[in-house]
Amino acid sequence: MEEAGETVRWGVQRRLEFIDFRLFWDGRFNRRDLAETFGISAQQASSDIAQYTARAPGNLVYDPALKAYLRAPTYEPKLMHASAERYLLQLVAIENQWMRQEDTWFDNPPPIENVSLPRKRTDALILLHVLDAINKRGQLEIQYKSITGSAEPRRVIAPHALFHAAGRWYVRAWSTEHSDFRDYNLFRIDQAGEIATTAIDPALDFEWMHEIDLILAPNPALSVSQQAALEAEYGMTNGRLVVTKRLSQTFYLMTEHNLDVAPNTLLPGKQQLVLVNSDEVVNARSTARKLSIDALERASR
Amino acid sequence: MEEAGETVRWGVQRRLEFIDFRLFWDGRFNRRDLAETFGISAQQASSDIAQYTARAPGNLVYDPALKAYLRAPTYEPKLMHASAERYLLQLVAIENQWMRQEDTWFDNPPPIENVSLPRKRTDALILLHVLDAINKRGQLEIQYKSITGSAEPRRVIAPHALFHAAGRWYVRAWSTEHSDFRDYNLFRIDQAGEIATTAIDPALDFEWMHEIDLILAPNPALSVSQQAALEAEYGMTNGRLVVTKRLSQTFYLMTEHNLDVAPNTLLPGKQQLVLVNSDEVVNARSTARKLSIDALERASR
DNA sequence: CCTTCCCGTCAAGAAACACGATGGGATATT
DNA sequence: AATATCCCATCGTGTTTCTTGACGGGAAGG
Repeated sequence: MEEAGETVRWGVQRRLEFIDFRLFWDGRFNRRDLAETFGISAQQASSDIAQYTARAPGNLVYDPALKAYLRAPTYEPKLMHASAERYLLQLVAIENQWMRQEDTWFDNPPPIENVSLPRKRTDALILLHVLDAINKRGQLEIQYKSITGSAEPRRVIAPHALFHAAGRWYVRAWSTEHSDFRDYNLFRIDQAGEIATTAIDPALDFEWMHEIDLILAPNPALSVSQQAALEAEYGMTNGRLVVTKRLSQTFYLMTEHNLDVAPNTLLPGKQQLVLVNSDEVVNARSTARKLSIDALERASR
Repeated sequence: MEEAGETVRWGVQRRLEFIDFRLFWDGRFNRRDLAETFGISAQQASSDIAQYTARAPGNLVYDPALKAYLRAPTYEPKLMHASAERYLLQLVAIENQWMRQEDTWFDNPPPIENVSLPRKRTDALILLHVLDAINKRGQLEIQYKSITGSAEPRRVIAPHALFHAAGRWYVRAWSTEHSDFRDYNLFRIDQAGEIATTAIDPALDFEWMHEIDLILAPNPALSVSQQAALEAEYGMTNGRLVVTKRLSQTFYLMTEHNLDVAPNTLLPGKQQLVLVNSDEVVNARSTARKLSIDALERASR
């Protein structure tokens, strides 16, 4: 993206990107917008706009009536990587108050709605402790709200990875109490203590280390056209989508898409995809579990 | 956050935030990191570090052996808003290639996994056309992969809002063909044409404009401790969570959490929440639909 | 021992930026 | 119609920031 010969300072580059951002998404911007978001003088903003115009002559037009620069019909982005996903992601982040609007380049964000249940915010310090433990390969004590109903909330875990499934964040960790590798919901960790050294090797986490191909297909109970729409949405080839996942993660994917429900229990609309090699996946998971237990026994001997 | 007296340029402020970011999440950074990410000289980086140290004396320590600045035990963030959600969001964005790592301040991102099915990327230009139509209150022609199986992919819609549900993005729009307000999956729109004026008033979209309280509770079939964990996760009071949603959006929330499945059909673990006022919600939705059709008839007369 | 790679600082020049002033064009107010 | 206001652009001058170059110290590695 950067011109080899052109050597522009970081701040100037950001301002030119800002112009591109506003032109692309809003179709208009002001000299004042530029000056205020970056805390520069109006004169400097003028000079930046001149520099942008020199680089991308056909991109903007000044409309004296609207007192704003407008996106020209011949506009094409030059200094920005326009990503719809990133744009939408930022909108959600603002909506959920994960980011402040000042941290973004939005003028007035478009009307969006987030249809999900409000979750408790994660304490950054807890996430930090978990990350530190992962990086240092250590273990730490946590207060955990278990769903299995253990009365004692204190656990000592040695985490080795984070993962994101169905809108929730989990920590993959060795559990000292259970002598086993388990998943911990990040939002259920209330406190995290200091980090100590651990002797557990993450390579022993068979269900994590081993991967398997999930073969997915549109639910045959759906109409032909519905199946075709799903094939397009997920980019299937020959009506099949193959995704490679870690064994321990297959559970979440199956839960999220109701792949673990017997056929004809739910309406086809609620079970849009089916798992072709369901038996293979379930078997592999239980086999890996047995192997893991055996290996851990050998390691502890 | 900004000191009233201190007047620091925008670029300098970003660099000080960068130091705070790295100290908080990584616990370490280099003069080189600073110089390279912002394209400044080593001398300038030194001066920035000195300025940061002057502002937050107890935050960092230089370790000559590691050749890096480390987070001091007395560290506390001064120039950054540490948000776990934002941090995790950026990680997902990098993982999904929605952002480039150069656009963030990560050194080496921690090992994370994203357990979801790959979706087709949205074309930024299509989103742009939809946004333009919303802003200008106009209508546009789209190519749509319908799941209901219409052979003709061309539609003329007048969108008035975007929303996000269960990992997908939808456009709420008036459909000229159906003379009705409908939801369009953003990822199924293949092409978007020019924008023309429309005569439809979004206020006639009753199912969108009217909101209703959904009363949610943990599935009573779950154990007491499991119910307690859910109450904590969703921040319930007296075992109830009340969320206000637009009528047309209740469908997605009910689908996502299997609230629209009859009791005892699924295992309790797959139906963690139940909708207490399910009848009310379903009735309200169909009533609003009738009202909307009547109102549209009156408006077109 | 020498090399390399960190770090820090001093000095001089270039670039970026702010401030003050001047002027043009469009819209609203009187 | 005249005035005020709010956009914009540009020129000149002074200040701040940043770069370039030079010099020196400390730790690790061949």
